[in-house]
Amino acid sequence: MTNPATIEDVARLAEVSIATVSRAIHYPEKVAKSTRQRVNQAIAITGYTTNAMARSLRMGRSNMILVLAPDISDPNFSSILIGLENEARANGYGVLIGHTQNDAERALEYLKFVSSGQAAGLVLFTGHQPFGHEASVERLPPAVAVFEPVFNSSISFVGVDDQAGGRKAAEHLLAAGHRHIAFIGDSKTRLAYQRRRQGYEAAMDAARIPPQQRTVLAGDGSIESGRLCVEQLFMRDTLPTAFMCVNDATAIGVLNGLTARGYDIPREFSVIGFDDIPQATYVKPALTTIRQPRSTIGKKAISLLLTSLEDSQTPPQEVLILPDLIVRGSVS
Amino acid sequence: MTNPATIEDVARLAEVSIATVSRAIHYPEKVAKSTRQRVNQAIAITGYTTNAMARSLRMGRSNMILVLAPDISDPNFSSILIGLENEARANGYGVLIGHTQNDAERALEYLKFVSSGQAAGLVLFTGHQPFGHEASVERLPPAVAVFEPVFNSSISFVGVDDQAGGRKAAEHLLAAGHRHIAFIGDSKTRLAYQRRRQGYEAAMDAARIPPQQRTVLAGDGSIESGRLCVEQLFMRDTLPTAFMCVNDATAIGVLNGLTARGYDIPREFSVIGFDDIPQATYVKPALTTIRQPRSTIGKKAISLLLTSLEDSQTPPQEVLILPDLIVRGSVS
DNA sequence: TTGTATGCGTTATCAG
DNA sequence: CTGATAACGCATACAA
Repeated sequence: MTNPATIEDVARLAEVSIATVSRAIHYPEKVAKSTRQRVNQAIAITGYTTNAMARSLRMGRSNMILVLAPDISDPNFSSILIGLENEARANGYGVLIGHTQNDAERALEYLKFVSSGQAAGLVLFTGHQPFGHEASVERLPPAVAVFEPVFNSSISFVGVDDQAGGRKAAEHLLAAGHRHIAFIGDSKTRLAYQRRRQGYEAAMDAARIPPQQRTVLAGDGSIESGRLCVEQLFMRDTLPTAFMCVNDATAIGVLNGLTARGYDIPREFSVIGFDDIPQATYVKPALTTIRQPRSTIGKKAISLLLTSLEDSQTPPQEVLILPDLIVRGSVS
Repeated sequence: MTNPATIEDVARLAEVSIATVSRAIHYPEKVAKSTRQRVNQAIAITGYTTNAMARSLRMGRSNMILVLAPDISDPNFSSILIGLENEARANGYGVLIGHTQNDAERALEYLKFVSSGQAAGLVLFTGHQPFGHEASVERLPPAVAVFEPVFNSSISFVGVDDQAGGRKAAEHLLAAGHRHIAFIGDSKTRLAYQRRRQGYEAAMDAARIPPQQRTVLAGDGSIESGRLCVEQLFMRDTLPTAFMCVNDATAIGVLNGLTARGYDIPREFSVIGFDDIPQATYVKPALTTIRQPRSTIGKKAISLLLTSLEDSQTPPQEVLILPDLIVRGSVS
């Protein structure tokens, strides 16, 4: 319960100045072997640990990276996070998570956290700027977005090539013989989803499926919205034979809706998702989907962030990773 | 991209001393109205924001709370977190998350983070001490554990009354007429699970079910372990008619195992879980379970932490909340 | 090789 | 009501 030892305690015990202690820690070769030993001993005795805050204040830079997430329960989040953490750790950085709950005010507080130097850089998991108003954008700390690009900004992005992935999904359905493929979960606001749809359209174009044979339903990426889309479709005359869903959650909703109506998947309908979240394995039938290379994304994001930390002149980049198709049981 | 404004910039612009600026911010009534206005104006112009790091260094206390989680993707985590965040925010604190991945070294780094003053207190989501070795335990910052008590320590705990919950679950099965109830997911290391089992035993005792009619299988709380337990049970002569699972994940595994063998739930077997995670609703049949009052837990945990922050003499407490039974479709 | 002194941005104490 | 100034714990330029 006593206060943590400071560098001064160590100095006193080792009978040297605090400068020497600091040097013994950061430049061991610049201090005589005998004094170095005394210092190390004193450190061991006192249990001294350098006060990260004071250090950051003095150096004007911390060794923490802040990850901003609107929703930590997003199944995509945790595995990307692990990729981030491992790479950060390998480079001497720690990772902190700020949960914004999609709330601008919270985001702003976290932003202050980093601009007051408590974190060196930012990883954004959200698809939008983390600021209430677009004020003070010029004071934005080094940042990189993952999973979903930041709309209309010059922030670097590391993620999956959504368009290529969308195309791959659609082509898989096409190759299975489907001609009438519905796109479920279209979004006006989420860039990643729009790109997936572009991939769908491109594949349909290439297969010479006329636009009037394409069905596109809007959604918000939730399980519930997938189920709802199925209901909507059953109000119509013509039904698709396959569902290409904007993400796995939507696909699970579609699966639920379909089986609730007594249909047998994949015999009567085919369904494909996107992301490959853990749940995709447990659902019945197991979901055929496009896999997010999550740990790769995390890794690349950190190394990108670190280089722009070293050299603030680095121009923003977009790193797109080609996703793989994971064939399971929901397509025939 | 210019450096953030400091208190000195504001002072210069308002033509006052930095002391006055600080006062105008923290004790507005102690400064003349006219100067106060000048200062506020200068603040607005410069976009000044007090540097949290310098402030914390000077004050020896920050307004951040660090939440340590071994596994972000734990479905129990996110909703407790929201409770924590809301209550913290209402009291002027921010919340940061440290993801330990159950790794002692990572935990240690986060611990340094708080002992260097970058966070005022700690919320533990894990069931064990967050230290490599139990060294320096006396220097432990104010902390409170949620969801799972910290084994063998004097850290305050806020969570569900696991024993009462376990008993409630068993009694529900008993009331449905079951006599042979298996307990799935026994654990030697996790205190919360042990308590749930004690509740089970208590209920069985009260119903005068002899110990030899009780079946207890070990598990680790995962979906997979639930499925495995079912396999094990089918190697035996006598089968239970009901499964009381240590948590929902295990229960879902049991459900999967049972339906994979072609059984109809709840007609042929009954299953009850514990936690009420979101997935419990989506599984078929929907899971009858014991609900964790998650946002209440979060709220109480923070207020407990804050009081022990004000007055470090507060003795450790154990706050146990009575959980409710949620009846859905997996018990008959 | 080591020590002294300064400053990072704040808050708080003490005079004026 | 306001201003100088010390201190928080550390790293480093400069002097010795």
